[in-house]
Amino acid sequence: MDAVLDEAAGKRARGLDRAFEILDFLREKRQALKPNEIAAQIGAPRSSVYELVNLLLRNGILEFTGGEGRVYLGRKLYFLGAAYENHFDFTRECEAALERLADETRETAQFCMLDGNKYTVVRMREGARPFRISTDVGQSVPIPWTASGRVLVSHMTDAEILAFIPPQDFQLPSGEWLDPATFLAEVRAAEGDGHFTFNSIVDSFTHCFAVPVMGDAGHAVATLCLVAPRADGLANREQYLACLKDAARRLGGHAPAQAKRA
Amino acid sequence: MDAVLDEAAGKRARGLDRAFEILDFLREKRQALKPNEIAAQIGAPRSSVYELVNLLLRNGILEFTGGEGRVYLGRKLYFLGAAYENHFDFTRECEAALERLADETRETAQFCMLDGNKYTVVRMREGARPFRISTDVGQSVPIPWTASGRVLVSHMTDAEILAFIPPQDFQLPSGEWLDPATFLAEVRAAEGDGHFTFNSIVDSFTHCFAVPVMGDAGHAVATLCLVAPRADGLANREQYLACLKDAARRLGGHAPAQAKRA
DNA sequence: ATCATATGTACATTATATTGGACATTGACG
DNA sequence: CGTCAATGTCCAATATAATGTACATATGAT
Repeated sequence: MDAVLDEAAGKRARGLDRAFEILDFLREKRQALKPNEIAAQIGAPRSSVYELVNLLLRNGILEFTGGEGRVYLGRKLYFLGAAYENHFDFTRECEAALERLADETRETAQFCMLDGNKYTVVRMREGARPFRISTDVGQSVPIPWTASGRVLVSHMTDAEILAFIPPQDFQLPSGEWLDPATFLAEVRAAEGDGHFTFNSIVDSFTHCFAVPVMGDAGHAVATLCLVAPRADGLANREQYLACLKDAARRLGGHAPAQAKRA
Repeated sequence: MDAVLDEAAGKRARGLDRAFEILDFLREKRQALKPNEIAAQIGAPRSSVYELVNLLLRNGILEFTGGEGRVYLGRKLYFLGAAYENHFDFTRECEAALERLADETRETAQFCMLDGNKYTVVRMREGARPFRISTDVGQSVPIPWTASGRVLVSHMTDAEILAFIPPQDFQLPSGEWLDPATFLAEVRAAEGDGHFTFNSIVDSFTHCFAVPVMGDAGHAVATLCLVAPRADGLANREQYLACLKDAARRLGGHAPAQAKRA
């Protein structure tokens, strides 16, 4: 995550940071790995990784699976995640919103959030004519690659945004570099309009729509998106935007559930 | 968790263990707390807790919520938990199994697992006549209090079981102490029968049924349960058990999804 | 047989993380 | 006003965690 190049070289890493680096890495890989492989691939000392993996195994944060001593994310993480989901109870309404969006538009609908300084699809509802969607649920994607990315950072200042997004994330999958100034202009447009749409820069045949879901703090905590074939998206642009904004308004209407007093 | 009384006194705690102790504590409380409150309630040094909380906040493992500097489990945990759920893809089939059980029996059906050395309800489907269920989804409960508890530890030896379950967990909610020998006998009965049923010892009006869901390793990784009014449960005992075993067989039939090779 | 690679374990060293305690701030309450 | 409790910050001391290195074993290629 924030460890692409860890600070300066030569420093010792803190156990906790290393541990979550391991967890994030396993999530990204989406498969069980041997401690040795983890160490090699994240560039951490083997002895440290073995130590941490054993600690995490003892805590149920990691589990042996896949044989050969391979480890993957553990049950405890599921329980903790379920507690989060239960507290900020967005899932049920979110599913309903996606369902309705998919019904009304027949397009693929997504609910997206930031994961640290990346963009990620939290939930997705396939449209009527499913095509190969470029990003799967749970994958971390550079913010500048997506329409939602513009919306999700629009509450920050330009300086904050540039400090927040890793510079290398402005390199698009095609290899081209997106000018940060262009990106910032699009962010400001999204802020003003309350939505952002563009022809996807990840693939060459879709048009993407993103609108903010407002949270307590008065800025976007998530987005609702549609991914449509280009012709289709352009033809129905106004209808699609209206559907999205309506759905987002309902989702964001009430505060994301304060802690229920015991 | 394993920190009810931390090893010997006078030792320093490892940051990682302390961190997960904080996470588990927040999950148990199911509400946002101030760092100061956390420190006081888990009996950890305030300076350590502040340090760790800040680290966890920076990683997205904790989040500010509820105002006044209170923190609760963070979005990152949701993402990690979702990755676990996705990998061991039990959710969809689990929901279906509970749905069918509830349809066939009209009773409350649960899917339960161990969380460390406690029992927890992972998913629940309310029955036709909902009554006050004593344990909510996600709450940690002593293993000896539940029918599922007998099933979930039945692959261990007697010695392993006694080492595994915290001694104080043999004290029932009524205050009475359950004789470990009695418990072990019930575990062995459960092992032989492939199920366990009893009048709940948590309340005085339900009868509980538990059957194992078998995993790769050849032992129970979870249970399917029914919670019925006592008269009802006794009257339909055989039918309920048949339903449960059928559902559990389908769930456990195939291995819990090896890692998909990349 | 010999070498190279992948994997896991053991241990001493030292950089540093955990901790206790001092300090500052706030609000409640008499 | 003074006092007490709750809360957050800062810092030095030292127990220890992260690391490098050596070692052990297995596997496969040459």
